[in-house]
Amino acid sequence: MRKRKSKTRYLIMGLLSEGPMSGYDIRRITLERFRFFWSESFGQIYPELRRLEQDGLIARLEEKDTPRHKKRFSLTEKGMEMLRQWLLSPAETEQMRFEVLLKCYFSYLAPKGTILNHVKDFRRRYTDVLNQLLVIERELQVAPDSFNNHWYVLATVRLGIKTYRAYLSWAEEILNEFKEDPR
Amino acid sequence: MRKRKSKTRYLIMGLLSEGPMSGYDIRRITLERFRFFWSESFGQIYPELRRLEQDGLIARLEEKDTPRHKKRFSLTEKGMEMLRQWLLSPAETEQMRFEVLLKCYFSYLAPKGTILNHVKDFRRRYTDVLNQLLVIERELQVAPDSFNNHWYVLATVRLGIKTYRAYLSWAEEILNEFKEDPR
DNA sequence: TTTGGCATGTAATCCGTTACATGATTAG
DNA sequence: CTAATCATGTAACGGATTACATGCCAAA
Repeated sequence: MRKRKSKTRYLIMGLLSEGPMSGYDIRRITLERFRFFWSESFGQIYPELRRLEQDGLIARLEEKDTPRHKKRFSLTEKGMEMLRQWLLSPAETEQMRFEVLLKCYFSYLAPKGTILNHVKDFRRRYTDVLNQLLVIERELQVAPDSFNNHWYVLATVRLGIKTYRAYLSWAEEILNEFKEDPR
Repeated sequence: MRKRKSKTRYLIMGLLSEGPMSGYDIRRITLERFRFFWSESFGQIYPELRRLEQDGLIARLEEKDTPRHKKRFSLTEKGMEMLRQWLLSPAETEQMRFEVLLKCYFSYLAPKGTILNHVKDFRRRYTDVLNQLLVIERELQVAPDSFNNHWYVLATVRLGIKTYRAYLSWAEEILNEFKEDPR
C-alpha cells in the first residue's frame, strides 16, 4: 500500500479548526497567511473537501441564506482527532527546487553578467515578500490574540523574515563581489 | 498550447556541458552537488535523455568497452545553444512547501511542547546539511578550478550556508523562548 | 557463491496546476 | 448596464516519485 502524501487535507482541517469556512475562504486565507511557505489551488481544495466530507472528517453546515453560493464546512471530532495525530508525527523533509540557483550555477556558460540578472531578480522578489512579512508581523503584534496562537503564527513568520534577510544579504554580497571582479 | 515546465532537461544539459556522462552519473552528481536546492529521480532522467537525443540536443557516444552498461551522452552544439537560451531567460518563482511550518503553525492544537519536536527535528536536519555544505565549501577553495566556474559554484553553496544558518538561528530562538515561557 | 553496488529502464500512480465552464452578486 | 469579484466545480494534462524488472560486475 502506498502512503498518502498530499498534505492538503491537513491544511484544510487546520483552518477549519478556527471555525467553519468554505473552499473559497480556504484558498484566500492560504494566499494571505501561508503564501510564504505553502500553496494550494482550487483543483486540490474542492475535490479534497468532498473526500473529507465522505470520510466524516468535516461536515457541511446546513445554512439557509448563505451569502452567494457559499458552502461552509466545519471540522468534526473525528477530523480534529486526525489533525492532532498528524501534528504529533514528524514532518517530511522538504524538497527544494530553486530554478534560479540552477541558472546561477551554470551562468558561467553564458555571456558575462548573466548571473547578475538572476541575482537582481531574486533580490527584487524577496525584497517584496520580506516587506509583506514585516507588515504581517506588526499586525500580529497589535491584533487581539483570539485563538491564543499568535506566538505560533509569529514563529512561522519570523522564520520567513530571517530566511529572506539571509537571501538578500547573499544577493548583496554576490553583486558586490561581481562589481569588484566582473566575470 | 501549454508551456513546458519541467527543468530536468536543463539540469542534464548543464551537467553534460562539463563532459560526457551517463544517466546514472547525472543522478549521482545531482545528489552530491545540487541536493541542497534540486532533486531528480531516475524516472525523470532516463526518459528525458531519450527525448533529448531524439531532439538532437545531446548525442550518444559510440564507445566500445564501456564500463558495465554505461551509456554516455555528450552535449551537441544545438543543445548548448538551447542551454544558453534558457540561461538568459528569468527563472520562475519558486513554490515553497514546508510541511514542518504547517505543523508548527497548528501545534497550539496539540499537547504542550509539540512544536518543540518539530523545531528540534528541523534543527537536526539542517545542522547536518550545513555541515555538508561547509565541507563542500572548503573543498572548492582548494580544488583546481578546471572549468573556471568555482566562483559560480561557491555562490550557490554560500546561499545554502547563509540560509541554513538563518534556519538554525531561528530554531535556537524558538527553543529559548519556549524554555522561558512554555506553552 | 552470495551480497551489494553499478546501471538502465518502464509502468503505475499520485500530485498539482491550469484551463475551462457556469453563474450570482456587487460596485461603479 | 457592465465589469469585477465571489464562488463552486471538473477535466485534461503534465510532473514527479516509487516500485518493479533486469542484469552485470566486483569483492568478501
